[in-house]
Amino acid sequence: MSHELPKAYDPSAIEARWAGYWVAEKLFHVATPDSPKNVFDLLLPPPNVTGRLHMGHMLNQTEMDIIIRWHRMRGENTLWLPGTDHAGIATQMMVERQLATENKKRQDMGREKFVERVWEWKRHYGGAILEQMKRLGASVDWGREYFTMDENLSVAVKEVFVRLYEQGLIYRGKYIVNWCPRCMTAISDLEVVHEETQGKLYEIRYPIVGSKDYITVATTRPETMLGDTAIAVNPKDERYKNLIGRVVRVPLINREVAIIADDWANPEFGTGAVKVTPAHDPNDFAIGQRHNLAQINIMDETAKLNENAGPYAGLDRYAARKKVLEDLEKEHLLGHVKDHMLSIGKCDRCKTVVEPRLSTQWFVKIAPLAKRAIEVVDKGHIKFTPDNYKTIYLNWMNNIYDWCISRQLWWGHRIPAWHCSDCKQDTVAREAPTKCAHCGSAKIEQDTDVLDTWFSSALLPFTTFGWPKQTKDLEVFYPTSLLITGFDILFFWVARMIMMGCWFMGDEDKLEALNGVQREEKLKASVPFREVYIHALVRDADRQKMSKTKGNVIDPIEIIERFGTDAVRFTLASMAAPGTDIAFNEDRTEGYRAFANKIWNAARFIFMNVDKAQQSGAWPAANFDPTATPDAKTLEDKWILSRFHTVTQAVDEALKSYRFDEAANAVYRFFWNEFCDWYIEIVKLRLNAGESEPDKSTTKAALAFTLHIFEGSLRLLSPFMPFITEEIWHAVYDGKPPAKSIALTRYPMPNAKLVNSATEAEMALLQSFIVDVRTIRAEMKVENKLKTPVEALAKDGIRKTLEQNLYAIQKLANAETLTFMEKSLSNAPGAKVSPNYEVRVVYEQKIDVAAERERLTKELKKLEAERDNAQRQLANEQFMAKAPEKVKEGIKRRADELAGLIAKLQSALLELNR
RNA sequence: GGGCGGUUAGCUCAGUUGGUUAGAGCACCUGCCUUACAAGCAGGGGGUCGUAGGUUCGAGUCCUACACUGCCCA
Repeated sequence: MSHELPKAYDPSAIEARWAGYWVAEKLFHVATPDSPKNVFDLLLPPPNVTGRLHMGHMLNQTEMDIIIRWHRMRGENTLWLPGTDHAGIATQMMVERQLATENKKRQDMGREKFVERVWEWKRHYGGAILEQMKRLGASVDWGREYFTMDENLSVAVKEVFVRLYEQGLIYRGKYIVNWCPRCMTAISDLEVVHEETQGKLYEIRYPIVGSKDYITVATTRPETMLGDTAIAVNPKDERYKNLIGRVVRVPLINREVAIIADDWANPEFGTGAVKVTPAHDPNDFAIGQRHNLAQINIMDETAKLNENAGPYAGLDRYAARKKVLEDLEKEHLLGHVKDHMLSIGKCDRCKTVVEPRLSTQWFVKIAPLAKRAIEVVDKGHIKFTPDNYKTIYLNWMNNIYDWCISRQLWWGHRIPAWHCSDCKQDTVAREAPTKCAHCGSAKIEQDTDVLDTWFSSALLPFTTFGWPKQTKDLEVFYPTSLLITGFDILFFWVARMIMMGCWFMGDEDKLEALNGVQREEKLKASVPFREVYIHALVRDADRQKMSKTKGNVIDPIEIIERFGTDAVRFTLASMAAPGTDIAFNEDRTEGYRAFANKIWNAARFIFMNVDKAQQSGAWPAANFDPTATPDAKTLEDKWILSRFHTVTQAVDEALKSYRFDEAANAVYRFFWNEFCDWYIEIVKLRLNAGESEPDKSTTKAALAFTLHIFEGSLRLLSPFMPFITEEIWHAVYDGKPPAKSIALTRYPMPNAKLVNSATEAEMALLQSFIVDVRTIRAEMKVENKLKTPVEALAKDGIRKTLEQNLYAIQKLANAETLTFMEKSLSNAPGAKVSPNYEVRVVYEQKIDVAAERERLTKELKKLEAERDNAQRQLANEQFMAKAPEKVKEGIKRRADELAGLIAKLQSALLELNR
């Protein structure tokens, strides 16, 4: 990379090149270190193989990459482990859809062929999202990439299943589960999304056998009455007390069922009497268990009614509802029908209304796992940021139900259980058995179900490092340092990793046998990650959730192509305040593209001067090391050095607490508003001095200093904007960089010794003096090119600063001369007073008296209000008695200042009005 | 129904343990092509911090209630 940079910054010209270089050079590959000391590692939440990069990924990965690059540059052994998830349902749906275009169905192909087809699909398309990731500059270790269905990970999944089964923590049974009639599989509670929907509440009369009376029940799903096996009333409900034990006839199918007493029936809701359908409602299922009721399943796996529904068999559930209502109407058994808001459960994947269904499934007995997962978070062994997620997590974990882990799919980890058709028992084993472990029969067949995808992803923090083998990787990389993820998978993934990690890396069921100290240490080391940082959602500019149906989805790749990856990364980082959603606004990105351009042009300016100095012999500098701090001689040198270290410190602190926004803003303001706007502008004069100066030392010193700060700024910026900083950093070294990448250099470390508040205050004074002159000139409408004489009144110390930096005032404030006066200037036209000095621009043009009066009056009013406030406080005895000395002194000093300023302004106004 | 947030400039958001004059970006107005950058430079206007109480010498910040609003869980 030479010093020749094109005039305007063009991200598309550099980003692809560096992204390719980082991957090809294996720059972010980490060999397994000898010890876990000084290791920082992070698991990429594996995207689905079917996935396409969206803004959520980009936010997630930008944050991870910033943290990872920062740690790497701090000299730690830094591993960011990438991989993809096989995503059971999603992938199977994708391939089924592909088959549909060929008029094929998976059922026609058979399981084996279908699975082979999915693998083929995965080989073709499964890497797309990782390719997109590469454009983001994600500095992952591609050499360690995994897929959740890899052989070694599958072995680990089996191992976990078998152990949990042996420990009695996995069981199989017939229960009510959430069933998706479209996916034709059971799904877990978490995969059901509840939606408020306007529905109806129907009252149905059930004739009481042996009487002319009816009992009226209320229901939102009348078709399920075909499976009713009881009517329940609350035992305390006086209205129904004498009916308990009576028998009613279920209309339409004429089944006789009993009226039972159960607390579940809520006297306040509907009629107070409820129908009980144990095979089609989880609460009714529980009632059924308590009262030993029959379970009549009236639907098949597609939610069509089956033979148990008599004349309704074959109808879809909604057609059946319509028909049932019509028939009830005919028999005059339908009572009031009213609107009713209800919460409907839908399949997270395909949005089909979920049907509670009685079926045989595998479950994880969750309580023992949850107990430990609660303990580690309670004790702070895992730290949440923002910390309110700790409450949310614990709340959920304390109210957790058993986890249904079996799925009636073909794509996924097949359950390692074999059913015996002779003794009906299950054999659960690591390797396929040849005979039943219970009766020895050879008539065994493997369970056809696969495991919930989240079951295998819950294990990743240890399985990716080689578990169940005791590998070196496992020893040094587990627990991982940090997890960065979105709140949407807090329960799906984060919570389950904690449960599984703490169990399997914490001696499983043997932990409690350890003594107190040992147990505590083991527990502490069992966590899958020490910290969790949870980020919010990326929304559109109007704060709307992005969705395909709304058509407001922002495609990161498209936005990257328009503004460059660095600008988009910086946008996300600068808006990533913990706990709040990000309303992604393109205007911001445009602004950060401008920032990148600013960096680019600063580089061009500096390189131009380096080249010029080389030609004039002022800059031999063959072995110049910009990372070595040169001596600061001038105010601006000392100041920018102090600011650099202040900002470095601020960035360090911000990143430690995941304040990506603060870190990004601090470095942005430093580079643009301080380094470019002030330092470079002032130093320009010194850079040009070489021509007239025999030994050219001024130019050399200025250049050395400028390069030092600039190079440091590039390193400071590089985790946020890896591409442009890489490009320019190589150019700084004129193609002979000391490392293969800026990412492999050290991050700037704050040096408190170089921070000097006196210098910063002195510079602030100089800046305010220059700004005042500019303001007066603007107000007096002095033409830009015209240099004007400036007069000032100031005390010795301040006068000295102004005198010593005369060249800056002349250049930056367009001052022709600076003359120090002995008398107050406040009554003269074009003057401005401040606590530290008075300044006046000498300009002969007629002043706009009205405008000037308005300005002075406004200023005066503001100061008077402030003075009144200060005086009120100083007159307040309570305040004087209780406020800290520091605050009181501050107000007193300010009151004095104000008095002086007000007097001067009043006098100036008088003068103006004369 | 249970839980967790949010409400600060036209917009999007900062504001650390309560302390002197509440900040940024974008947008807006004015003037500048000052040879690094018009994707730029300089200057400027704009906020009674959701409402009502309370604690305090002092509240954007702490407490209570209310209003509006977002999300999670059932």
